[in-house]
Amino acid sequence: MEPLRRVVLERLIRYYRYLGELSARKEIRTITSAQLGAALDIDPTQVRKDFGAIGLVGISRVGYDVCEVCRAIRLLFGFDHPYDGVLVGAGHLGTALLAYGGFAPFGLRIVAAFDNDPAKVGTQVAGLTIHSMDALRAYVRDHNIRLGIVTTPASAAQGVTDQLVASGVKAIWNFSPVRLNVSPGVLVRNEHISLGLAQIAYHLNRLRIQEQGPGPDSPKEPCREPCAPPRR
Amino acid sequence: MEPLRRVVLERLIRYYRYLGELSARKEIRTITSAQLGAALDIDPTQVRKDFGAIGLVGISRVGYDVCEVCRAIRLLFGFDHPYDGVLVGAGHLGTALLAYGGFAPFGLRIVAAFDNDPAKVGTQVAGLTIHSMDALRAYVRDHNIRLGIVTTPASAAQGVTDQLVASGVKAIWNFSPVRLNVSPGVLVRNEHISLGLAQIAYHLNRLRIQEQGPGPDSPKEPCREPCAPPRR
DNA sequence: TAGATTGTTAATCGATTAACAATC
DNA sequence: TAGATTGTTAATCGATTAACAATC
Repeated sequence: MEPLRRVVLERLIRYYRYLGELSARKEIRTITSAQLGAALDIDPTQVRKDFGAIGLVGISRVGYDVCEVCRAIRLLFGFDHPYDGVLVGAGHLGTALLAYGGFAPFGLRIVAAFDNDPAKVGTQVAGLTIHSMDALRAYVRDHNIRLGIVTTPASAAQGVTDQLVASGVKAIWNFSPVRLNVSPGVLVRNEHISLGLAQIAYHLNRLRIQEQGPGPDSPKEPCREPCAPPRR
Repeated sequence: MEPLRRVVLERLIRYYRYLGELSARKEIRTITSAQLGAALDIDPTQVRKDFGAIGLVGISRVGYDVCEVCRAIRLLFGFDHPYDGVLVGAGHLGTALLAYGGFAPFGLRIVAAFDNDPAKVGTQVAGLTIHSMDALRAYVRDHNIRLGIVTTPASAAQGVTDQLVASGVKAIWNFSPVRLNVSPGVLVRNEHISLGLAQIAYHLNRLRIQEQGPGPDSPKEPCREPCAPPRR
């Protein structure tokens, strides 16, 4: 079967989150596409299409069974089938992820962490011992690790990824500012902070120009400065 | 002028990053849409359209002046006009962001951090003193702060956002797992980790089903369990 | 001149929204 | 029955890709 598009998956997760929150607040058995659409600013037709795409059927004049919607989404994403991941790079961001408690409902267990800093190896972070990089490959191979989380500096990211992929992970969650190359069939999900940062800069810059005019930039001068190598 | 679409902005940033890296490695004066497209897996026509949209003109048989491309993108995003932001919530993630050195090339200066934990107030993180929440509103008002970075727990996020917006920020960078309401004209950029997590879960679940079959889920049973309130 | 590349128009593709018959 | 809601087909919209004349 054709995999669902990313936009569809993202809407499904929004439905799931919303219904989870709603269920926590009050008991509800059914919801209509119109109600759900209004709450999430999504066209009701789109809601019905999305639900139809994952095999959900509603009831005329009643709507959809909330419990069945949630079950179908959990089943689709496999949230009830936990899988194991390892994290490489126990810096600030890595530590923040290790300390974050919200992964379990999505099926992810982070079972080990690795770092190349000898001072960190052997210490505990959020209940996990930091292992040496030397141990990474064997660990991934021997523990059926499906996911590698890359929170290293840019310079180390591709090398770490190569080790993870060679040892058998099926997906990479990339928090480093690098475009990673992996063998076909391995999923890379990027969390590049620069895209959000750029969107914000664009918005604020437009406001600034509205307020002050474009400023002293003189676009007619010959271009002297090389491209500054941007960090991300 | 109509603001550029998000997909266009994201491609522009990819061009910018790539040209920055390329310039750092070797001296290049021009690049063709075909070269850039091949490197980033983007259709050359799309590259030309994007460049045309920000006023860049190329030269037949030569391509585009790399320096001018970078200058136009810097100008568009205002990377040469630094702006100030404050961070609220100095937990692991907040600390990771404060310690990250890569914001300056995008124009962002984080100038203050706030937390409601009295044990943290007064301590230093990455060279910044953590302030009390009581000081937030006056600080934002008095220092022309344009951006609020929200790295609080979910429960505090909307309240913090309300304070930030009321005090005059023009954009919110939201790392909390909450959909924030803001007054019109204020940009909210969400970095919801659950979308990435869900995409990975979906991919791994499909692989699992290919390998093992769908497992013991019996979708024909009546739905008993309520929607588990998902965390994000 | 010949040929590579731009800039732009047309065609395609996919996603969203509107319309509406079927259903409970 | 009347009316609200689903499920689906048609229409619209926007984004991507193809085609090609203009240009250097």
